[in-house]
Amino acid sequence: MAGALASHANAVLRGSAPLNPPMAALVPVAWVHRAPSLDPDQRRAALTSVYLWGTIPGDVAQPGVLGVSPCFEAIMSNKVSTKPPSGTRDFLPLDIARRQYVIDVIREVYERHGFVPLETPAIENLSTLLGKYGDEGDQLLYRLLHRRDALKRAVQTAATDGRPVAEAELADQGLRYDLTVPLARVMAQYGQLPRFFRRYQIQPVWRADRPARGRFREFYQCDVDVAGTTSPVAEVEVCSAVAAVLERLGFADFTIRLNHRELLRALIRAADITDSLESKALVAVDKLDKIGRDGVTAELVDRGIAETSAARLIELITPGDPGDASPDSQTVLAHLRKCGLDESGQRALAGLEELLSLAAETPAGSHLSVAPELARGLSYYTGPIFEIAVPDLAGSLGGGGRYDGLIGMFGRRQIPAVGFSLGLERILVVMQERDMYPELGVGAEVMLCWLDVDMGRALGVAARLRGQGLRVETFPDQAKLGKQLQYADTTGASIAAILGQSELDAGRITLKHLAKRTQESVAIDEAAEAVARMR
RNA sequence: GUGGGCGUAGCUCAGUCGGUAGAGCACCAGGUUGUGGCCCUGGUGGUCGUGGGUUCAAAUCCCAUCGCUCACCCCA
Repeated sequence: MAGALASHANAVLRGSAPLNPPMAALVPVAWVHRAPSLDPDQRRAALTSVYLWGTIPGDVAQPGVLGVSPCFEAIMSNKVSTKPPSGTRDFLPLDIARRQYVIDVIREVYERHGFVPLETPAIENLSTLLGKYGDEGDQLLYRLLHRRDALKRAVQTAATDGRPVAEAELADQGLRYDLTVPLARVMAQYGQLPRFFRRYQIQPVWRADRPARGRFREFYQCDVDVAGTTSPVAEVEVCSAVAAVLERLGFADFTIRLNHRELLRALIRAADITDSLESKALVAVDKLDKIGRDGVTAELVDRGIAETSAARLIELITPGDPGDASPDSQTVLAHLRKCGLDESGQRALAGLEELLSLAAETPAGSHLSVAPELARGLSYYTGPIFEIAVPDLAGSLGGGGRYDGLIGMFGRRQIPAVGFSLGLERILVVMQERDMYPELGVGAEVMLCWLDVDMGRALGVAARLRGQGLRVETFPDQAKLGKQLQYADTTGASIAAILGQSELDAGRITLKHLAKRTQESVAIDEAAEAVARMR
């Protein structure tokens, strides 16, 4: 529409098309003024018709006055982008079919593990969200600007004080950043939940991050968490659940990398790195698989860590042989035992050993692998941490860990918890690349093509077919049969049900298999069986 | 936030001494009235991302701006 109008508008302004209302009415006022080909009378006519056009808002210029409503200009100039905002996506029917397939598997496996569903609002109070994800995370929170009076008040208060408005004054709500913090809020809020609360939650989260491959600003997480216990049973069960999901989806080559926050801290202490540099050291160490030992050493030094400490830390987190890229867990554990860790480090190490042995007979067992360099960005983890890796994806398919302090941050009671989060989009990206989807049908199976019958009778037959459990689309127009069949093909319907007067008179319908090009006439009330037979 | 690449039809792209836009696919209509995916003919659809500059003349040259994208950063 806008294109045609703009094209006509151009022709008008060039003088090669007549200036007729109402088309001319859609020529923006500014264009009319600029148009060299218009004489004063034409100009006045154009502006008058702009004025008379019914949908023009009040702020459009009066005749003879230069100015254009912003929305008006936007329509005319095709400036309205129809793409979804950067980092977000529309899910078209086939996309939904794939997502739903994966979500169905996740839900079923989670429920089989005894997890119960939870949904929480997209919007949370900033007081709930801030301070849980570290400084980087806080930066990535989407904030909701105050509305109306609250916004005016904030701006005015600052103006009265003669200072610029601070970010914190402009918003007190934001979009959730993950599903773990909302769960923690729910745990703190509701006392009547089961003592061991196992919940799953599949919902979108939002991060004001720079989008990249497999990385979005709006994406789905599929979380399982166990709250209310420090028992390693909780760790094993969440790992088992995600491992079972991935196996059911057809992944065979994933590893669940396993580490422990306290072990990491102990290693950093053992390398003589001060607490203030701990987080910087973690970020560098986490890149081991990407940039290698030398790369990490360089980065550690770059971040202000003494060369001797950097070298020592590398030694601690990488067992003996530098050529061995992925040593097995027992080798790693044996190496760590010899590192002279302090008491807390020893405890963490023992915890990891216990986890490995407890998980042995679960789906997670064969996939767990100790990775002393694994750090993970979120600051709320306190114990074991996990991350899922597959060979052909730079990022991870999911991650999680124990967060015994998070729920207590809401100031009610301390409740220990552990959780695991699968990243839906990452899974979809890999499944797409590896062509792991089964046949997924979208839309109707039967296209009702009708010819010389009354439209109402056609709709009636469609209803009867649907009553038999068939998925039926009715062709909307009177059209040649060939057109109808051609359209049926494009929708993915496998069978055309052809209804003409002769069929209707006999209470029958002609079913045509579009791919096999075979057809048969059946009683309308027996169509479902016939369709099943033809499939 | 830092650096590189790209913005022409719904999609994939051509258009490279500046001369007011093309192809393929897709879509629509025909090739006579209830049987399609091939073929043939015709058609719809583009302020060449946006704004400014140079020029008689800009998709093409210059500047700015926006958008997309890759790497870094960080993460699911």
